[in-house]
Amino acid sequence: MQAMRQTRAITLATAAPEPAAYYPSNGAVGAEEAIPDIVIRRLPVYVRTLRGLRERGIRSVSSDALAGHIGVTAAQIRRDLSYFGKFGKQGKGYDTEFLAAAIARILQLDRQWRVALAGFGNLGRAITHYRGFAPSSFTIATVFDRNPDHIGQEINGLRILSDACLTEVIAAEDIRIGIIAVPAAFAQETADRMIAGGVRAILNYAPVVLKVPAMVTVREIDPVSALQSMTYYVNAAG
Amino acid sequence: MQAMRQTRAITLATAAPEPAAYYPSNGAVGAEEAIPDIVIRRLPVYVRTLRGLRERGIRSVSSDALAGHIGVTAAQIRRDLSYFGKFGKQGKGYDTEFLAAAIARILQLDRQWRVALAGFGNLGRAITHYRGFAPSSFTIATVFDRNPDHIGQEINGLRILSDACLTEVIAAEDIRIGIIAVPAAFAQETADRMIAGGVRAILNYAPVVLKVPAMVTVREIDPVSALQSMTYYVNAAG
DNA sequence: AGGTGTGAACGTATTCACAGCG
DNA sequence: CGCTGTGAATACGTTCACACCT
Repeated sequence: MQAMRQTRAITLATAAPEPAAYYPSNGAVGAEEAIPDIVIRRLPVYVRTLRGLRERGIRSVSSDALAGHIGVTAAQIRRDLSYFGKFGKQGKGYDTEFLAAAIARILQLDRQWRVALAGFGNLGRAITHYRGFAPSSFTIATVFDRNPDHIGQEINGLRILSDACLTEVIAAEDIRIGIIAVPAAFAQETADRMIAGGVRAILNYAPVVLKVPAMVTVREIDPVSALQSMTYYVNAAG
Repeated sequence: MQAMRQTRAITLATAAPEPAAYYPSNGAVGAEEAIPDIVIRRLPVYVRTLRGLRERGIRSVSSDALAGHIGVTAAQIRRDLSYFGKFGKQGKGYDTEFLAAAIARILQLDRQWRVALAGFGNLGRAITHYRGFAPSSFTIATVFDRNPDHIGQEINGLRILSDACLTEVIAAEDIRIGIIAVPAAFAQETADRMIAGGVRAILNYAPVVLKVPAMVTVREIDPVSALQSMTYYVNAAG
């Protein structure tokens, strides 16, 4: 039916609807990929929570206490961690700083990632000005737009570049992560060109299901769908 | 461990980590709630895709063709729809317009929902100016902020109100849906006050796991976590 | 005693495969 | 004959419960 499928774009499905033939090849091959993506998606929350505890001076935490903060079960945390090794001390719990660093390392957050942003409309502007990316391991390295009025403009010491040279700049700068904040109609094309430049992970804000090769990971940010699914549960006259 | 848990805030888990004791009471009770939340979360994408096909003049579509557009399996679409009834014609497929309308009705998208937005920083501003909510059944009805410089300002014919009267205004205006775009430190407090005013669905942009009663649905929008989980798969060097 | 790490049990979601309808 | 709708089979994810460590 389709030649390309979204990979790990698991906003909607529990498991990747990936045909066996398109087996992913993310980084290392072999025994890896036994770890469910849903586990990987929970790890950032663990890191964030552990860092928060650490900042509040809490040096040690049990899986039960951590579960309470995050809103999952203690068994789930222990099971998730067991995919990667043994991080706790029996009878004691986990060292918050140590565990945060260990998970961050697993996620490759122990370095800074340069990110390419496509689209400098309302959303792109908000993303550019957002202060939360830098401390989370991400630096907006380049911004692209189609609008000639925007091109050449300077923001945060970043010059907005023409969309036309997106592939080339991404390749030249060796960027592996892209954020798509362009109108829906241009999203697929932008994704294709990012991937051609070497991007292997895409954060997609456009309300479009991107078709990408198996080596590329996509996550959708879709506030409209989120709202539209919540209305199912809201009792209108309440 | 915790008195309140997030409900259906299933950004991370497959199934709601809901203790049986806190059984949800979303709208109608009884035989309902047999339908998995993950199915509900897929429906908006079906609607969006069907409407897109309709606009392109395509009046009929098979589950297989629709699956191709969305990137799921045909069996999943048929199974999902089967929770709600029979919408197709054997040997023919589905009428795009009819099915879009049917699902929209299931999701209660056949009306306009008034939404309260808390936070008028970078993100809140972008949300206010976003043109995608209105055609998707959502109208930003009120905007709240703490910053006295912002309060009183007018945007799109909306006056920015003081955060102090959030609960009262939401109650007075009978608003059931809130969007949280305040700093992480104020997110829980804002959620509590929205809920006190009558809000039953929250779209949370703050990087915080909200604790809410079971009758409230929460969805997280967390771009940082999304990025941080994708780096796991990215092969840094080439 | 307190709490991890993990086999085994369980529950949930997806996919298969086909009867049956138009 | 093509395609839906759905029982049955399978795959996957979560939770239980406890051996084991400190």
